[in-house]
Amino acid sequence: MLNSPLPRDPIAEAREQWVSHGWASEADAMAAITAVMRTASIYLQRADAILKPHGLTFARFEVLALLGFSKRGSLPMSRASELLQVHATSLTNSVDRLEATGLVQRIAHPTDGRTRLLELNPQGLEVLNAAREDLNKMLFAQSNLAPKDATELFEILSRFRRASCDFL
Amino acid sequence: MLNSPLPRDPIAEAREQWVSHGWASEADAMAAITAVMRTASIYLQRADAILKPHGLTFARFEVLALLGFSKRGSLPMSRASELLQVHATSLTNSVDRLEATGLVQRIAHPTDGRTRLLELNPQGLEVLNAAREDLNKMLFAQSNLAPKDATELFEILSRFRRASCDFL
DNA sequence: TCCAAACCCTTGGAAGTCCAAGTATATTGT
DNA sequence: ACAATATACTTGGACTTCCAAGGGTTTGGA
Repeated sequence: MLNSPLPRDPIAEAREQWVSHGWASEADAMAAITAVMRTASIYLQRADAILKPHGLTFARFEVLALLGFSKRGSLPMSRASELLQVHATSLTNSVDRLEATGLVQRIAHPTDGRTRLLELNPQGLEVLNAAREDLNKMLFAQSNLAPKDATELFEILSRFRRASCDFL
Repeated sequence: MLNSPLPRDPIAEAREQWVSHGWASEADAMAAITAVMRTASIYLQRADAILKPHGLTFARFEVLALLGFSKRGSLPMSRASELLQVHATSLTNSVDRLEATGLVQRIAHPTDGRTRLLELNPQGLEVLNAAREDLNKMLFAQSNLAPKDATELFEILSRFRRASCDFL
C-alpha cells in the first residue's frame, strides 16, 4: 500500500459525519477506536517489515521474546497463549512455523500428558537477539511518539484494558 | 479465547523485562505499541461479534459506512481504499462479499474504463443503518474509555499518524 | 502517431486472527 | 472404581491483511 498522504485525516472526517448525523455522543469513542485500529495496522506492518529479514513476523517474535524471558526456559503452550493474549489456535499456528524453522521445540510435560512445553532452541535465541535489536532500533526507538505521549498512551490503554477485564 | 483475567498485566511485565535487560529507553514505546495492538484486537473482536447478526464484519461495515456518507452515493474503488486506508486487494475482498450478499454493486465508470464505482443498494442502506445503530449502542457508547481519555487518545494517535505521513 | 509509463483492479499465495469441533489426558464426584 | 466433567492442544473453516504479478485502459512524450 503506497502511502501518498491524504490531504485530510479520514478519521477526523468520519468523526464529523458522526456528529452531523446526530451521533455526537458516540463520535469521540468512534474516532478513538478507529484510530487505534489504524495505528495498530501501521505498527504491525512496520514491525513485520523489520522482522522479515530475520524470517519472523511480529506474532512469532512475541513467542520467542516470551520464551526468552521465562526463567526455566520452557513454558506450557496454554500459559504462553494466556500471556500473549491470543487464542490457543493462533499460538499453535505460530509454533508450527517456529518449530519448522528450528527456532523452538515442543517437548512433553513430565507429569501432564495433555501439556506441551515450549522451549527456545539455541538458534532461536540467536534469532531472537538479532531481531530484538533491530526492533528496538528501528521501531521502538523511532516510534513517532513523543516520550510523554508514549507514557500517556500506555496509561490510557491500561485503564481501558483493566476496565475490559484484560487483567485484574 | 476465554478471558479469565490475568492477575498481572503481561504488557507491564514485558516492559519491566525490557528495562531490566538494558533497553530502558525503548521500554515505554514498546509497551505503548504492544498495548495499541492488544487494544485493537479487543475492539475488533467486540465489533465483529456485534456485527455478526447483521451478516457483517467490521471491515465490511466500514465500506458500507463510507458509501453511506458519499454525496453522490457512489465512489471509485481506488478512492474508497484510499479513504479506508487499506490495500486495494483488501477492498476487492470485502466488496466481493458485499456484492455477493446484494448490499453493494460495482458499476462501470462513465468515462474511465479502468475504474469501478461502488454503489450502495437499498438493502445495503438498511443493513448499514441497523448495524450502525447497534455499533453505536453496544460498542462506541460503551467503549470503556472515559470521555477525556477518548479525546486524549485520539489526539495522541493523530499526532502519531501525522508524523507517520498517514495524512498531511 | 504510437509506444512506454502510469493507473485501476483482480488473482493467487502467505500469514495472521478467531470459532467450532474433535482427540487425548486429568480430575472429580458418587 | 468409574462415569462425567474439565483441560490442553490440534484440525478445519471463515475471514482479514498484505504482497507480487498480471490484464486492461488511459495518458503523455518522442
